Amino acid sequence: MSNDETFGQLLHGTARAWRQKLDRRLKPMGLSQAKWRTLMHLSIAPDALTQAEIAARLGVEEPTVVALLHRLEREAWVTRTNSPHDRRCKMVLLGRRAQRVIAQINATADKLRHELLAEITECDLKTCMRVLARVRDRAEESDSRRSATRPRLARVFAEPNGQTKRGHSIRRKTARRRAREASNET
Amino acid sequence: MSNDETFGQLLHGTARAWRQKLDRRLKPMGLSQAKWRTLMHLSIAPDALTQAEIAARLGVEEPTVVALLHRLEREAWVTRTNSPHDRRCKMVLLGRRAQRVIAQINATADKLRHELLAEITECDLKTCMRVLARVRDRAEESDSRRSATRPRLARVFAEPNGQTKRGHSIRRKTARRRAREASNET
DNA sequence: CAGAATTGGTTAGTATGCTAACCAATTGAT
DNA sequence: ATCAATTGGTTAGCATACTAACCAATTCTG
Repeated sequence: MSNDETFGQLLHGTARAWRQKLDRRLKPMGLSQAKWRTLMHLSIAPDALTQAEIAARLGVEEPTVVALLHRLEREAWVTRTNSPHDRRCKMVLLGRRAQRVIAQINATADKLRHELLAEITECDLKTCMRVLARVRDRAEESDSRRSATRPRLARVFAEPNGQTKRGHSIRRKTARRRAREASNET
Repeated sequence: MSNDETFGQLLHGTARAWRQKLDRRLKPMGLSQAKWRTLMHLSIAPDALTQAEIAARLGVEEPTVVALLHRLEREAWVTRTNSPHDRRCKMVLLGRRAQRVIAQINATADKLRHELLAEITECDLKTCMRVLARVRDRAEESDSRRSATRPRLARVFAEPNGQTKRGHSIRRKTARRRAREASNET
């Protein structure tokens, strides 16, 4: 009954408000937060990225990236080519159109961030970020002792398949961690 | 280049991790966060709610609520009846099934919250929530001087229509504010 | 090296969220 | 009392995210 009852609400509300505000600012440029984040990671990376790498950096699942890249490709923001080294991979490259406006869209996001955090003390901000990071890590803990059990179950139940789809919970963790390390973002 | 660059990222990541964790816990009961929040508001309210009231409490748009209630109704969590007082309205009532498990699902959400916030100091938590609230309020500011201009434009461009759909930006604000006041939630 | 496991990518189906546009009913202004 | 505006609800169409299931290619292991 104390005060922490609104924390989840507050967290989601703030995230949504932030996202929507950024989306509205980017809209005139034909972008959204998800698209902008993708382009930004591509522009930062020294080499072209594979879709799996993009997923890791964005912290989302691969099927999400597939759809996202479809949209980005349809609008000529990126191009996809097969990797010569690994025939499974597709390398994602920034299109010219994207290269031309990258600076502008990053500036938009920067500006928004500074606006939204303007009133906040350096100290309070640090505290807030520390709390958020801790909560996120807590929430990402496996919650199940057996990270190996799920794949096993999948195999058992999906005999027609025979595949076992890598343990997402594990992958995710790695992905997020990688993302967090490479993180110089929003 | 300082530290605030990751704030947006962190905010979204934390919100997503929280939502997913809760969804996984509620899944065995056939629920998700969006559904649970709806049921919770219904169970708290002294009377039945209209869809607009639900939207306000959840802080989402009405079309979102329409779809949400479709799913909840399909799964027998709620029923909808026409209001006798206002033939435009539909009153939303908790189904028996929901009434039976409300306590259980609220307990699940409570438990998760306490788990995720366990390590956090009372003081740090307060600071964090204060920061989030301020950022959210900042992000919800209109950003455009003319809350009347948009409807006008709509009318101009959409002659076949003739309607003008109430100014969402204004409504939203009211809704969120109401939601925040009534807020004894997650 | 052969078979098993893993990895990169995809599709299908679902859940949530949004905006734009619309109808029907109610309210408000003159 | 009537016409305009507002309000409650809906549909259509899109964006973003997920899981489950799958194929093809690569890597690992015995």
